[in-house]
Amino acid sequence: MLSKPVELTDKLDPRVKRTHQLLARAFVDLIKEKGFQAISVRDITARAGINRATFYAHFQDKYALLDYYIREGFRQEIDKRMLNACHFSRENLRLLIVAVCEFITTTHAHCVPAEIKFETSIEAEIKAQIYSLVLKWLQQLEGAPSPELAATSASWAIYGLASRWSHTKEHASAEVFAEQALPLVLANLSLSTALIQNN
Amino acid sequence: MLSKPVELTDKLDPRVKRTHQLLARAFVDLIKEKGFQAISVRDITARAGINRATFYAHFQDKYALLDYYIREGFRQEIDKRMLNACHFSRENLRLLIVAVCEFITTTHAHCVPAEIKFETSIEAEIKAQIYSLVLKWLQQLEGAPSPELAATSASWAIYGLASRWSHTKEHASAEVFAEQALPLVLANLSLSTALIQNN
DNA sequence: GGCACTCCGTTGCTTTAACAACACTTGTGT
DNA sequence: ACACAAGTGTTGTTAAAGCAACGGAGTGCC
Repeated sequence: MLSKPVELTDKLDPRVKRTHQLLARAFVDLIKEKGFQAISVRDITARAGINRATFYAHFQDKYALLDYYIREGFRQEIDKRMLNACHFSRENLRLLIVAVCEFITTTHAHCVPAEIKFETSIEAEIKAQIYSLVLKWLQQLEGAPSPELAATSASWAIYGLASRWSHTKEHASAEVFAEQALPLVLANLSLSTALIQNN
Repeated sequence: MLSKPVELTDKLDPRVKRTHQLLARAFVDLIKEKGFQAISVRDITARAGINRATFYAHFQDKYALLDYYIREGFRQEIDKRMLNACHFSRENLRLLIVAVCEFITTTHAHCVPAEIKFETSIEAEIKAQIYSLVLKWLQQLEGAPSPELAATSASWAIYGLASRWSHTKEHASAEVFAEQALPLVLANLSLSTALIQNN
C-alpha cells in the first residue's frame, strides 16, 4: 500500500477509493477550520470515521496525505480540460496555464495565510505534473531539440507566472492572464513557430 | 446480520454504518428517479458503490431496505424532537403529531404517486413506533387503565388523522393541524385530564 | 524530578466487504 | 421452442478496515 498511492481511478478496490475520499474530505474541512499545522492524524481519522491504523495503511503521515490531495486535485483539473489526451498546441498550452491558475486560487481559498508547507507542496507537485505533460507533448512532436530542458523551463515559468498572478491584488481573470503569459512560455520553449499547430 | 438490522446508532462497526448510509442514499435517489418498483438490487448497489453480495449480508431484499429506511427516518424525526427521552404531556403528544405529519410529507415528496408498497410500509412502521412510544409514556404514568388499548387507538388515530391531513389539498401547517387533532387523540386515550401534566 | 496528558507509529487478531462464480427464475423476441 | 439477456440469492475465498494495545516522544504542571 505504501508503495503505490498512485491513483489509477478505475479498477481499484471500492473500499480503498472510499477511504481515500473520506480522508481527503475530512482533511480539507479541517484545513479550512484550523489550518494545516494544527491538524493531527487523530483529527482527520475521527472526522472521516476511519480507524487511525487504517490511515497509516494508506499514508505515511499527514504530509503524504497533503501531497496526495494536491496531486489528485491538480490531476483532475488537467483531466477536466482533457489535456492528457491531447497533443501540443497553442490552445492547449493556454488551457494548461488557465488550469494552473484556477487550481492555485481554489487551494489558496482553503489555505490559511502563510502556511509554507502548503505552498511548497503545491509548487513541487504542480511543476512536476506540468513538466511531464509538456515533455510528453514535445516528445510527440519529435522535431523539438532537448525536450527535457524545454519542459523544465516551461514548468518553472508557468508556475512562476501563475503564482505571481495569484498573489497580485485585483488580478485579471485567469483567461486574460493566460493570453498574456502564453508568448512568454512559448519563448521559453524555444520552438520554431513552424512546429506549433495554431489551434 | 440478518437477525438485527435494529440500529443502535452508537457502538456499531463504522463499516456497517457506512454501508447502510450509502445504500439508503442511493436508494432514495433512485426512488426519486424511477420509483420504487422499477428499481433492482443491482441498481442500488451499483449506485452506492457496494458489492451486491454485501447488500444481501445486510438486507433480505429491497423491501427490507425500504422498511429499514422508513424506520430509521421516522426514528430520527422522533429523536430530533427528543420525544424518546420525555414523559407524557400534552405538549409532547402535540410534537408527536407534528413529527408524523412532517415525516409523511417528506416521504411523499420522494414517492412517485400511487406506489402502494410505499404507503403501506410507511403506515405499518409509523403506527408501530407511535404505539411503542405512547405505550411507554402511559406505563410511566402508572395510573392509566389498559395502556395497550389506549396506545393502539392513539397510534391508529394519529396516523389516520395525519394521513388525511397530508392528502388534503391546501392543508394547513402541521402545527395548526396538530392543535386541531390533539383533543381527538386525547379523547381516544380516555385519560382523566387529571393525569395529564399541562406542559 | 515525577506525573498526567496527548499524539505518534506499529502490531496481532477479528470482523466486514469485495469479488467471481454458481444455479435459478423471469421475461423477450425470432 | 430455443437462445439470450437480466435479475435474484447464495457460496467460498481474498483483501481491506476495525480495534485494542503497546512503547516512545513531546509538553505542561506542581
